[in-house]
Amino acid sequence: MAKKTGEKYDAIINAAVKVIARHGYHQAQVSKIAREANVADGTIYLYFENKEDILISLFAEKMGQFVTVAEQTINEQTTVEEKLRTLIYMHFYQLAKDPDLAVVTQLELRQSDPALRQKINEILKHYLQLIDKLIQLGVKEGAFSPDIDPLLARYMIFGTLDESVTNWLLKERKYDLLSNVEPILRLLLHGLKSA
Amino acid sequence: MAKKTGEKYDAIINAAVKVIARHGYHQAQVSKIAREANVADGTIYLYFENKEDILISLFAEKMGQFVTVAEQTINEQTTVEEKLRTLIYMHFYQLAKDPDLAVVTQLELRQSDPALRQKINEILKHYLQLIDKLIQLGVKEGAFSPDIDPLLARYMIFGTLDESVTNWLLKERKYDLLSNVEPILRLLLHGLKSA
Amino acid sequence: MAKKTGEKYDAIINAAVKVIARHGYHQAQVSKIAREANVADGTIYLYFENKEDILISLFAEKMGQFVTVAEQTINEQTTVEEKLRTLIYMHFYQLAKDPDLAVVTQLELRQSDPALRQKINEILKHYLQLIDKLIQLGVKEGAFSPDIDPLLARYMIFGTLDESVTNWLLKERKYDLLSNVEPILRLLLHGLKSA
Amino acid sequence: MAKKTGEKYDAIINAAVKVIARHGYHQAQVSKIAREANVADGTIYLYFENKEDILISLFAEKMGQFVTVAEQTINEQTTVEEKLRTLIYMHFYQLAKDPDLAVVTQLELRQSDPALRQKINEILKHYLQLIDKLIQLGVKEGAFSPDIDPLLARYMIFGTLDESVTNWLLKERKYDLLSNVEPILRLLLHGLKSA
DNA sequence: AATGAATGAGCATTCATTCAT
DNA sequence: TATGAATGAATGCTCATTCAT
Repeated sequence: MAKKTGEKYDAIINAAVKVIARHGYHQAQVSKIAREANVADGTIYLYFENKEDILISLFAEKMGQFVTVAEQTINEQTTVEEKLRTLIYMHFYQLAKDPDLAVVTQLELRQSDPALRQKINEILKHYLQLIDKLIQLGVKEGAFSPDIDPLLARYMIFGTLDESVTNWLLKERKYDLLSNVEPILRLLLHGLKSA
Repeated sequence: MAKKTGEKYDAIINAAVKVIARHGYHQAQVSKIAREANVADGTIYLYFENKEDILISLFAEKMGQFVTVAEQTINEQTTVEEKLRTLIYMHFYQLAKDPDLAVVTQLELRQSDPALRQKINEILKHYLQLIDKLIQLGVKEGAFSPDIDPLLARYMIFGTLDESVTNWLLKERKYDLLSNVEPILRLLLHGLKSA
Repeated sequence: MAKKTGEKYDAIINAAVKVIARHGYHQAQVSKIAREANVADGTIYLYFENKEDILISLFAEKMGQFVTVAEQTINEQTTVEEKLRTLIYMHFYQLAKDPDLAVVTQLELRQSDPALRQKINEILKHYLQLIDKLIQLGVKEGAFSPDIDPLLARYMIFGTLDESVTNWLLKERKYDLLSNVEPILRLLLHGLKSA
Repeated sequence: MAKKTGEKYDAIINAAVKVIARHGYHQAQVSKIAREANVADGTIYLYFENKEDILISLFAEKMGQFVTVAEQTINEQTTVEEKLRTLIYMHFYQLAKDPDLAVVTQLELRQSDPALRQKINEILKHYLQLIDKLIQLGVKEGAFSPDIDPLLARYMIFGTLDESVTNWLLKERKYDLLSNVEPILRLLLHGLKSA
């Protein structure tokens, strides 16, 4: 029923990002999003099933683009190390270049209902699979230790990146997130231990 | 005004944990918590300023115990490696032994308002400082590389543990979280790289 | 402004009957009627002033046919008793042969606004006048008692028929409505009293 | 959950009757009823599950009283004819003495959803059974013809009374409804036929 | 100290109608 | 004639907090 394309579809999603980033998840009323998108309240429902659908679509669209671009760029790299560097870089770059989106996906959307969280996790899976493939390749090619548990390795990579971005946001983006790419790459590759 | 001690104070906090774990953050009404604690709705407000205060107090009480016990046990260890192992163990152990609390702090409380999140972060700081001290010691004693950025190292440690616990919960605690202590210790110490 | 004739005019009215019978008065949106009639929403407003006008026109058209046919058939009868039998028969027959229309006029349209009810009553008046003329004739010819109050007699006739049809519909048309013609004729003529 | 007794329970029901009678079914918002009852909107929901529950309770309470009083008074009569006279009288009297209630039950509540109609019909059943028992008795005692179909007889009695009250209301109560008791009794007993 | 009845602000969604094409 | 995308007003219900008892 809801026509999920078109100029206004995009306008509404971008308005939602803006409103949520500016006013917070719990103050992002449909009417506020509509006003920001320069459409009537009712127009929202020509493009989205309901409010939750706006948020899911928002996440799906943005995360979809994210994963697509990240995957392409990673595939262009030859060595596993280079691929991991690219993953970290893309992860940080995509969020650093759109701070509103960063706030929305990293902080605000995490306040949502379990039902919405569930759907967001479904979308996030594609990104996690990207990491899983990278780990698999690293082990296969001998770049990563065969002893590592691939799932735990993924927890470490994603957990580290996620925690880094969250803290960067909580510290109000006072430093350049991208400057962390190399040190975090080293940490993930070599761990804490001194040589 | 609010008398933050007494039998009923504890009863209300424990009731809150139970209710939130069972019904979720957004279905944890004050009246439900009061009923679970066997007190009248109004009585809640003799012990807590408002609903947010219940949640903050809950987190403060439980996290306070957590940090105290963790710190003590870590201090009993001699080597840095042993201390890190203990940190991971305590982190996992404390949440594994009280699944209701784990669900509340790890999943449900993260749906709360930014204002509450802020205060929770304040409380969390004590735990993060525990990690920071450990890293500092590791570098000082030569166990950890002098090149690591201490803050990023903390992001890695906390992010990895946090992501591990969250996934364990989302997978409905189908495996033994404690079996992950050693592999995660190895990951954090040596990273992904093959020897 | 509204052009109240033409192929589409009829199509929209018949679509309205179908949609209301199938989905109920409160679920009979203009867009649903338009879809059923294979026209665009906006086209409706080329033939009808507004939604209420569809319903009034529906009732007027169908009731108009009803009264015309009933009047003709009654006029063909010679005795007053035969005329009353025919009235009952036509009333039941017309509704029994078109169950959708029966549901719409007998049940669904009664949920409408007082404003609409008022206009429906105006249309219904032609039918009630038919009954009134019958009573008048009966009294004049000596078939009916000169003591009866003509208005109350009409209430009895119409009320009995109406209640009969409504109950037949509420009992999901599980019996033959026409089998009630004779017993109801006897009731109306002789009342409850034993001979 | 809803506490269906008490001073405010009655106040809300009476306020609902007043508001619906004055403004019509579709303009009887919960907030309007609350204001009329001198309680807060939220208080409504301490006594009723939801808006529909107000209307059902209204009908149940008033109809319950109606049936109880009618039944008692009818039982005090000895002959069947006297009982029928009493039924008609009580039916008219109860509605004539409370015109607001008459408008609500006779006109406004009939605009309600099928779901609500259904529940109203359940309540109405008790009244219809009262009529059924009267007919049964009449036939058994020989006062009514053994040839009448008891169900159709009920349709006639109720249909006639209902149609009479409705028309009296639509004619804005310009005449005394009770003056119709005797003529309608005669109609129901002897029918239209001249002696 | 404890109670619990009462309060009232706040918001997603539907759908009849319009009008530019 | 015909279309259908866009409009925007209107409302039932929840629940944290208070305060008279």
